[in-house]
Amino acid sequence: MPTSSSTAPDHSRSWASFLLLIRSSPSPIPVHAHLLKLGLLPHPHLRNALLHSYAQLGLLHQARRLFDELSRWALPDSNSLLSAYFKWGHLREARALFHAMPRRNVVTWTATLTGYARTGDLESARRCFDAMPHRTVVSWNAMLSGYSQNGFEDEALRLFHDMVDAGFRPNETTWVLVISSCAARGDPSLADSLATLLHRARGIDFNCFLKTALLDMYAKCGRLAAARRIFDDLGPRKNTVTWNAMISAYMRSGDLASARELFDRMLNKDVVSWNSMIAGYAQNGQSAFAVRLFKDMLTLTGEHPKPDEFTMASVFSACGHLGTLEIGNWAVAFLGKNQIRLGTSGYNSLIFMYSKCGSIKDAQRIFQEMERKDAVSYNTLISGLAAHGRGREALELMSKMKEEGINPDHATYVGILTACSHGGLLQEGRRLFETIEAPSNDHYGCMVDLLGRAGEVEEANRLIQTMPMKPHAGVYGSLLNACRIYRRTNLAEMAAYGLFEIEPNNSGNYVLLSNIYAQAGRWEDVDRVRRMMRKRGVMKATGWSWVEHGGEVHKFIAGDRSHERCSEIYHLLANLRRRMERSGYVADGSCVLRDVVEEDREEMVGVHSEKLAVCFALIVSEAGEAIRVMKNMRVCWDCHTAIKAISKLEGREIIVRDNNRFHHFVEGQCSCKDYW
DNA sequence: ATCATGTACG
Repeated sequence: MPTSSSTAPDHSRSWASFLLLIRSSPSPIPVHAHLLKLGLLPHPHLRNALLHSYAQLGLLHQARRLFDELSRWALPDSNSLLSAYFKWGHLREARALFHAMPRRNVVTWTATLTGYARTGDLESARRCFDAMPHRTVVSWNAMLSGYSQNGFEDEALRLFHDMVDAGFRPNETTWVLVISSCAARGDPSLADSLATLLHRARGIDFNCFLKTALLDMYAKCGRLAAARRIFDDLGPRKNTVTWNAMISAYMRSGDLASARELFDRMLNKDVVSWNSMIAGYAQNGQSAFAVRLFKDMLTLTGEHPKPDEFTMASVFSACGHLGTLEIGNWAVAFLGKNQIRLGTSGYNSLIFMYSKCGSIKDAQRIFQEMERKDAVSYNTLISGLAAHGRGREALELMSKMKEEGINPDHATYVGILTACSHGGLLQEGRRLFETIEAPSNDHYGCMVDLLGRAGEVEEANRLIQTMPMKPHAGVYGSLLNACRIYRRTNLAEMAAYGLFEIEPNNSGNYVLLSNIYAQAGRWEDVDRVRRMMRKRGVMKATGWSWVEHGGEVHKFIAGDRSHERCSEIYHLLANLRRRMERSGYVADGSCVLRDVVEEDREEMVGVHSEKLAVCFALIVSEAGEAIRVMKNMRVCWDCHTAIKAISKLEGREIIVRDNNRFHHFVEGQCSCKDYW
C-alpha cells in the first residue's frame, strides 16, 4: 500500500476528493489509470463520475466499458450513458439501453424525451412524455423546450396551459421557455397576457435570465420601448445575453445607430455580439459595414472571440450583395484555414454569394456538394439561375426539389416565376402561377412582370384588377416597366400614378415615367414630371457601377473624373468608341435621362458609369480573364449595345450584374433574354 | 432556461 508518494495518494483519502479530481480534470484518462492502479475503480460513485466524463466527451466506447464492468459491483446509473448516446446521435444504442434498463426513473424518461426532442423527433418525444409514469416540473420543461426550440410555439403554449391545469407550478425555466415561444409568435397581445400571468404568479425570482427573455419577447413583439426599459432597469445585473438581445432588437427594427452605440459601449463582447452586428448590417442593406466589422473582429480582438459559422454566413451574404468575389473568396479561405464547419444555412449563403457574384457554376458546385439541402438551398439556387436567365434549369431544379419531398414555398414561387420571366417562359409561368394555392402580393408582382415582359401588357393589367388584395408597389412597378418596354404611354401613366401614391419618395418611379414620355417625344410631360419631383422634394438617386480589383472596390458614376486612372479610362473609352462607330455603333442618348440630370445631358452621353467601369476593368485585368462589373441600377440600352460591341472588339467575356440580373457578354452577344 | 446565420419581384 503506497504511503509516502504524493503522486500516489493512499486509500485513506476519501473518495470524495477523487470525485472532485475527476470532475475538474479536462480528460478522464489519467485519473482513470490512477484509480485503476489504486484499486479504487469498483467504487460506484467514482466509476459513475468517470463514465460521465467519458460520455460527455463523446468517448462512448470507454463509457460503455465502464458501464458493463460496473454492473458486477453495483447498479449502474445508466442515465448519463443514455443521455450521451442521444447527445452524440447514437439513437439505436440509446433505444436499446432504454429498453434493457431494469428500472427507469423520472430522469431516465426525461433524458429520453430530451434526446428525441433534440433530434427534432417531437412525436417520439411526446409519446415518451405521455407514457411517463411520473412527471416533475423538469419533465414538463423538457417537453416545453422541445416544442419551443423546434418552432412549435403553439404546442408549447398549449402544453403550458396543460401544465398549469395539471396543478404544476411553473418555475423560472418554465417561464423563460414560454416567454421565448411567445417571442417567436411576435404577437403583442399574447405577450401582454403572458406578462400579466407572470406578474400574478407567486414566488417567482425575476432573475437576469427571465428579464432577458422578457426583453426579447417585447422586442420581437414590436415593443421596443418596453424592452429598453427592462434593459435599463437591470442596471449592472445585465449579462452578455441581455446586451446582445437589446442590440439585435435595435438591428431588427432597423435602428443601426442605437445598435452600434450599445455595441461600442459593451465591454465583454462575445461571438454573438459580433454576429448580431454583422448580420444586422447585412440585413439592413449595409453590407459594406458588415464586411468592415468582420475585418475589425479579426484585427481588433486578435480573433477572440473567433468567428463561427454564423459569422461566416453573414459575411458570405454581405459579399453576395456587394458582388465582391475577391473578398468572398478570401472569406472562404479564412473558413478553411480556421476549420469552421458550415451548417446548411452557411452553405446556403455560399450559394447566394457565388450566384450574386456571377459565379453560378460555383453556386451549383456548392449545391451539389451539400449533403443536407433544405428549401432555402433550392430557393437560393433557383433565384440564382433566374438572375442568370437560365429558366429551364430553374424549372428542372424545382422538379427535383419536389422529388426530394421538399415543398416549394413562397420564395420558391417568387424565384421560379422570376426565372420564367427572365427566360421568356410564358406558358410555363402561367401554368405554375395557377398551381400556387394562395398567391401573395409578391406572386402577383412576379406574374405581372412575366406577362408584361412577354408583351401581354393587357393581360397583366387585367390580372391586377382581379387581385384579392391591394396591389403593392412591386405590382405597379412591374406594370410600369412593361409599359416602358412596349411603349404603352397611357397605361404607364395610370400605373405610375398608382405607384406615386404608394411610394411618393421613390425617385426611380418618376424617372421611369419621365423616360417613357421621352420615348414618346412628349417633352412637356417630361418637364411636368421633373417639376413634380422638385415640388415633392424627391431627389434623384444616382446610379453607380463598381469593379473589384486588388482588394479594393472601385466605384464609378456617370461622367466621373475622380478615379486615379481617369485619363487612361477616358482614353480607352474614346478609342473604343471610334472603333465601335466604325463597325456601326451609334450612341443612343435617349436613356441618358435615367442617369443624369438634364443640364449635364450632352456632356454625359456615352460616359455612363458601367462603361467607365468596363474600361477600368479592361485596363487592370489579365487577358483572357472574365470582367465583372456590378451596377446598382438597370443597365441602359446604350451601354448594353456598347458592351456587346466591346466584348467583340476586345475578345473579352464581360459579366455585368445590374440590380438583379446578369448580362453575360461574349463575342458581341449577350446571353440575357431580357426585353427592352 | 434567455441573445446571433441563409433565399425572393418592379
